[in-house]
Amino acid sequence: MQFRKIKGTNDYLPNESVIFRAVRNRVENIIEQFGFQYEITPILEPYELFIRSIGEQSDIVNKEMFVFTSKNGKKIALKPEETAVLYRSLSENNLLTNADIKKLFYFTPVFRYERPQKGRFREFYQYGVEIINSYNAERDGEIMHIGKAIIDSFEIKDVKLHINSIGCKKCRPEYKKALIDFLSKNDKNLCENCKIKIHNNPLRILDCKNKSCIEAVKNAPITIDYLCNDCAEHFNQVKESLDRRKIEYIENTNIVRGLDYYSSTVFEFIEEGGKLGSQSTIIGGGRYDYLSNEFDAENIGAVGFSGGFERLLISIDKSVKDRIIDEYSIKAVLVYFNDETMKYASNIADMMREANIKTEITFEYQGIKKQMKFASRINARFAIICGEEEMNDNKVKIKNMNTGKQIEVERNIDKIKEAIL
RNA sequence: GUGGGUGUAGCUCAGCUGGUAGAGCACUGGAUUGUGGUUCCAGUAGUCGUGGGUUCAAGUCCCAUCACUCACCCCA
Repeated sequence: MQFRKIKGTNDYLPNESVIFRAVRNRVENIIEQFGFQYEITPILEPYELFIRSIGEQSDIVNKEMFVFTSKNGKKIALKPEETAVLYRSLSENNLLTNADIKKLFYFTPVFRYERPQKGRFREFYQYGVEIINSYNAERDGEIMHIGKAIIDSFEIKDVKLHINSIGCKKCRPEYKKALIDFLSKNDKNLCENCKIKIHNNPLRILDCKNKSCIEAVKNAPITIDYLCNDCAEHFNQVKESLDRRKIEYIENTNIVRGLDYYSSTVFEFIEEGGKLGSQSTIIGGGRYDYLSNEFDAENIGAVGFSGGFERLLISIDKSVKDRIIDEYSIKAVLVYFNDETMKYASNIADMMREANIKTEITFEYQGIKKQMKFASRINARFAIICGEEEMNDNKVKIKNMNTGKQIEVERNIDKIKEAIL
């Protein structure tokens, strides 16, 4: 055991990768139902991209990025998130325009240098959706609808949707001023960290988990009171959209986002059953109507979310997992008696594979007993027994491994199919 | 970056105030030479994370170090 995996990375061994793929496929299917298209981008991106988009003050840029210098002296980062990368890609291909509404989704590894703990890794997977070129509040609702659909699909209980609006270019400065004013006057109970943030990132103080900070911020001015008419109207429409979609939500004025590019609507799906330890946000998102400006484009309204895939996996009950991996498991194992019947069985195995049935046959185990044991060990639903009697009659015996019942059918793919469905 | 916890068989762990290592599961074989998952019997399995120290004697005590893990912080 000379080599170990890099801290904060994960191996998904065969028994774990099954659930990984099953959940991923289902998530992507749900997103595609809403009309989104998949985009694939590189893992390596220019370092400066993230400074521009995420913000210099953010921890992601400050201390969490994996950065290295390439042979030509350029600084390269392993991407810490995807939205900025999608924008880079659209901009580079002259697609960051108001010509058309773009609905994009992704599933990608991202990298952040943090101390790992439950639900937090250095290399982890994010899935996400983006609707670009729309200010319509229905799109905010649609985005949250997808999040809700994913969570419901996996029957994850105790997840609450928290929403807030943090205002636009017009109203946020005023709110910020009021907040800084308040915090400066009431800074004695703030933690050291928050004291520093008063001037460079005051909004983040609102979601500090430190008890004395929570207390200190209790009477702070709230964003909604400072929203301009447009923002207030938009926020109302978002809530209407959610109501119409029958999606429950909690208005939580302390929801702010850690990345600079957010504006107006922000939201988080929070797991409150304690499954995720202290990493309770399962999906986070909002609007980023000004992000396009960082790419020298005009304002292009956009809304989206991203979800931590590992957190989703952790949140799903084992019973649900067992159910959804069922279709990925091997259906049948061919069992034979000797060299002659092995050829007969092998032939049938190929027939079944052509018919899209996941089938396995061993060539290493002598004797029916061991082959049956193998079938049992890999949780095959059926054992298909090909002995000499069966071969001579051009038949097979099909044993249901759960009930133990056994039936004999003709060696015919339709008959076999019928017997195991 | 800062704290706490844990490193003993492939896995989950037990091992009291120091006296040179155990259980369950898994695995292999057998009871059962055309039938697995139950049961019974037997077997394989460990430089006790690594290095040093104290001691007649260290899995156990001390120091260092590495790894894992949880929490702070941050976020998905």
